[in-house]
Amino acid sequence: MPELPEVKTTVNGLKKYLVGKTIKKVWTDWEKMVKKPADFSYFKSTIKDKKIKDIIQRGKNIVFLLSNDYSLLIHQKLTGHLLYGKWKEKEKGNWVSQTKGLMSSDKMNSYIHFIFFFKDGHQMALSDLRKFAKIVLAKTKEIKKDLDKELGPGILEIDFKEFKKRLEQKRTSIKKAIMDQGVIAGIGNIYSDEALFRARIHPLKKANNLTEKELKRLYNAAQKILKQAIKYNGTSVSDYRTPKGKKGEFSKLLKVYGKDGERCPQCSSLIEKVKVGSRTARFCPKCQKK
DNA sequence: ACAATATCCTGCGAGC
DNA sequence: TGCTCGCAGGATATTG
Repeated sequence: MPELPEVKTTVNGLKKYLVGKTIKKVWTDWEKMVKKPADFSYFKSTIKDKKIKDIIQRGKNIVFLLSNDYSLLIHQKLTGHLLYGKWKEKEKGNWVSQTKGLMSSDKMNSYIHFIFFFKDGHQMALSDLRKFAKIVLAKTKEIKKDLDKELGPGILEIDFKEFKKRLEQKRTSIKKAIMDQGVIAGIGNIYSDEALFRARIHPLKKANNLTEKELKRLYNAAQKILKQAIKYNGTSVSDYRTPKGKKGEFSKLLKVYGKDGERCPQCSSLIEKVKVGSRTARFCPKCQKK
């Protein structure tokens, strides 16, 4: 999954196709993705005949606003992605795409674990190799309340002042702090590495030890990179696809993420990796000093 | 407030 | 060739 640029690409795509459509039924071979309501048959009956009024992005979450004050929340986690098209069940649980452009040969089709069927015959599929994706159906008010409680403001919605205020009080590493969705929403492992590289900040530097100048560089780098990545339809390391099944093109512009052992484009030093909490950070030891 | 660890899953590439 | 190990765009719960 998708971090903010991938989620945004997904939401923008889906909006074009799905707003106004009415859900007829759902299919799944992995009910566990639905965290709420606990009873899956209640989920099915509640979602039936609901119309999609709008689709919004909040951090890395996708929220489908439905009729009757209900909302459907989908978080794609690591390998989930939403596709729009039509599929046919060839054998049990084996869905083959009938849509031009959405190649039936794409192996992501074999990881479809959820399909929403609409009254007009179109479908939205959730492909998710690792089955970590989360689906929640609840009253819109409740969903919004929960999101507001869990998430900080979106990285593209805050000014430098707010950015600084939120980070300068964090005593953890800067990488962890900007990836913490409760501090700022939207940044994950790829874009934190890329933003820190462009701002020339070591991932393990304590957030509250950054100078005003460093914070400013980081803010600017994050804004720039994320906007650029949205234009490129996100990054496809392996799994991510746009709703039409295309790969994100920002992969070409990555400078450090996944590049350990390669040369820094700035100074030719070898890119290194280091553990930051449970994640791996890639950085240039010469350009990004602690 | 923060760190460390396990957990939810499957596939892939490295190294032996 | 085939095995085992570690790792992968995320987040949460638990324990210290």
